[in-house]
Amino acid sequence: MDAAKREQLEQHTRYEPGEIEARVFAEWMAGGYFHPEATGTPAENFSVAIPPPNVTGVLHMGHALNGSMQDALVRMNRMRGRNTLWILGTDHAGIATQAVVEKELRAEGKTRQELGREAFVERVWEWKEEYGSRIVEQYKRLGASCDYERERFTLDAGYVKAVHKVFKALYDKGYIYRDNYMVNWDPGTRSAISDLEVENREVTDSLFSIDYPVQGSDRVLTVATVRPETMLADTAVAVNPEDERYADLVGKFAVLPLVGRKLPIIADAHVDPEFGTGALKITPGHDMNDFEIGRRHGLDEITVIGPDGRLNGEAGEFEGLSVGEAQRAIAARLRDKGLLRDEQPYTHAVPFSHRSGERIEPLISLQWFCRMDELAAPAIKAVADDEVRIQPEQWKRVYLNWMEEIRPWCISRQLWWGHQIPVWYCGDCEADPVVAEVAPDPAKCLQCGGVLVQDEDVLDTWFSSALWPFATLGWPDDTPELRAFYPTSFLTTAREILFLWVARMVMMGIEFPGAIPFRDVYVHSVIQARDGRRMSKSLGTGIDPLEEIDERGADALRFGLLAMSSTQDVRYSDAKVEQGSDLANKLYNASRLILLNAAEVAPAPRTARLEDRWLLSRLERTIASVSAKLEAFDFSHAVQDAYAFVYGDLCDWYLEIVKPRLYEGEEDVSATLLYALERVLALLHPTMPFVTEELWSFHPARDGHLAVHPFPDADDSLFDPDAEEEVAEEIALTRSLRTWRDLVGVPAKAVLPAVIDGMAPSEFVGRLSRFAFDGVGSEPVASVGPVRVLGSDALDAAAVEARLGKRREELTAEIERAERKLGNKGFVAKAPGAVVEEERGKLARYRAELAELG
RNA sequence: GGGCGCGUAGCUCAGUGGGAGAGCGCUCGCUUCACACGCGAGAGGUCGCUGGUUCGAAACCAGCCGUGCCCACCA
Repeated sequence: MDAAKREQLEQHTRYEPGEIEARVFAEWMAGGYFHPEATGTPAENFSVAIPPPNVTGVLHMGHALNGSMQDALVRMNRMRGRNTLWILGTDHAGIATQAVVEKELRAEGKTRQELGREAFVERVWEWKEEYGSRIVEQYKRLGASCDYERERFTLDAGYVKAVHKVFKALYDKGYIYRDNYMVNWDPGTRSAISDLEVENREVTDSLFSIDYPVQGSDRVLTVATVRPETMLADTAVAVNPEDERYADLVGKFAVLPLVGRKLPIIADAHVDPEFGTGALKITPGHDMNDFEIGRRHGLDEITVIGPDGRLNGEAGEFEGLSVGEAQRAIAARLRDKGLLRDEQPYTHAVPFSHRSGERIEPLISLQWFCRMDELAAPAIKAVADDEVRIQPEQWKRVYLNWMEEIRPWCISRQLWWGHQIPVWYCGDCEADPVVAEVAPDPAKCLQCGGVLVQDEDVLDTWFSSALWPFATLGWPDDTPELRAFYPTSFLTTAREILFLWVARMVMMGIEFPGAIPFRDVYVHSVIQARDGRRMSKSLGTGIDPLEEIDERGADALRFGLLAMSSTQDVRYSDAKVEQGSDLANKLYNASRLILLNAAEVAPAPRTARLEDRWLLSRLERTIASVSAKLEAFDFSHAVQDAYAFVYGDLCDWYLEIVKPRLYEGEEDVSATLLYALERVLALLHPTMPFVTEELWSFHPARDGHLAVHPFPDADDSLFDPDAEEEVAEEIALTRSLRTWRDLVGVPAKAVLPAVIDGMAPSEFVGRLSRFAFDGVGSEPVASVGPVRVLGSDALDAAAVEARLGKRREELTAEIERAERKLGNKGFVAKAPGAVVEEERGKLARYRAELAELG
């Protein structure tokens, strides 16, 4: 260490992350450590594809947690010498991004329609170029060791190529098709959305009972509905085929009130005879169930609600009303005519758009769909056979259940921003559409020579996201990256995108590159707000990771998030982040003590002394446990084990024990401490990269950045159970002595005279407990384990006596407990021998101590 | 309607059959020459309730109460 560095360490008594993080990150980038060559095989290499954040996004706690987990494993594997790639990029996020730019336009008093599609898309690209890299910069603040030179975007040129190839291939196989079908229509975005973008909410509506007269009879059929406004599009009334009440009416007709249309009375098993009157109005144009019943019975499909959520020309006098207005108007009209038999409050689940928050309007429209059964089959097998391992285990079943019931995926969206569907139609004739990977040139119809026009819709954003692990590596081209890094090693993710994204990547990975996209999927917990509510921008409950980094440092946030993570959801804990910053500071100060005082020796484990063997054994066990837990995605216990070692074994005990040796510049302890420090810094680097890298820069053995320094492998030749046991006993004795003197109220600095029976403990026991075992003093006045405390001025006789009485009570209670247990015949007969022996040993010790106390 | 979780110290959470743990908070004592973002010590839990299995249950089983999430086309 040169003089300047030494002075720096001497002068700063606290770790200041703010001054260090940017500089250290720049050094990593300059070193090019995050940008691997595309060499080697996927089996040798280690690679991860980051879940691509939305370009519109800013870093939130979910990203920070997920990033901390990924970076821990990525860094550990890079340090282990594997060729490691962590690829990052952003998602074009169709609806979200389009909405942001539209909002900007509105502020300027313009609309996208005024601009026209081409200019609008241009405008979105401009927005993306200007703001789209914010979140990438924010990942750097976190310390994420991504390959920032291989950044991708789900709408870049190479990605478009991949999407078109996949679309055409699935179309050619017959999986992708176009159909007039009922979809979840979102009047807010005026687009179809997929089942997964719908969320059901509990809503209290009115349940109306309406009389439908039966033609040529004085009977009426009373139907129950929460949506009387859709009756204008009714095309039948259905009853259950087993329902004897209505058996004679099947085949006859009901007359639709207000409209007068004749509705066939049909029988369908879907109808529940127990619900309401057992008669169901059928509206194939506006209800998912009715749509299917309609198709089964060949009913007409009438549409009275338009894409804007208002009634259309088919609604006659009600045209132009919103559905809510129409409902009130129609209910009033029925009431006037005496056909509204009943109206009751009714609570049920109603679909809403996850995107716009508006109520979904089921509509029949012409959309592109992808059949999923064939794609799902091998993706089910891959997970069922643990080729892709989902952890925690419970999510495997959730995945399998969903996949087994998978339904066609509506992949078209009525937006402008996204992958425009690569299908071209002739405007002049009925020729089959052209589906192609690149735009037809010339854009002429082969049949009639007319102009070909591309489908106006774009693909669901998740269609492109599904290709992420391989499209980012250059697929469909046979690139060095693809050969070196696909399949990737693992994926960590929030459970909310298990179906939306993870399942689809597995399907597409198997179908296209022909291999599962990752071996392990780790589903992490959700970090909730401090009060247990969901963290959300709209609720104002979000906590900004960047503010936390500013305040306490990236290492502190990373440690805190990993420590609070769990298999169950947890509330954000400031205390855990503080624990992280405390640990960073502790490491810093322990390093100062070691580096400023150690003799100039090469780091090496020296085992001549008991306490050194103890420390080394504890160190290697910690390395073993922390590594094993990181590999098992058990981040929380991994970092807390590391914390316990640094705070407890290393700082509270070992450093205090060896201070005299260290100040003397003794070589064994210097070599051992330098060795331990090197290994601790490396061990913690994957989770706390900044502080460890900074401290490593002061270490005499430094030969380059810690980011590419070997990760420690536990050296089991240094495991020493005897030393661990012996020192553990001495530590326990030290603690009993400290406790005793505290409870007896001895002045903190007083050194108490004592003698010790039957053992010669290490020097530190007396020093750290402030006892002098030289036998100089008066008669023994108390016993603490093997120690006889001698009378002295520092002792208060009454307090000593009180403590003695308290201890007798404790021992008596313990003896009673042990005797009761050993007196239980069942226990002695059936419990394992070792357990019984242990209990006998305790009893003997307690009795001996009590006898000693008198 | 199905499925999956959770209920342990004042708070946030660990702990899957052998005497209840951590961090924070609290109390007491320390300006001990790495760190007051520190050091030492302490107080504080009928482990939601009721039954069961077991020599032994916070843990396993059943029921109940409370709470959260996911899936679902009974109007």
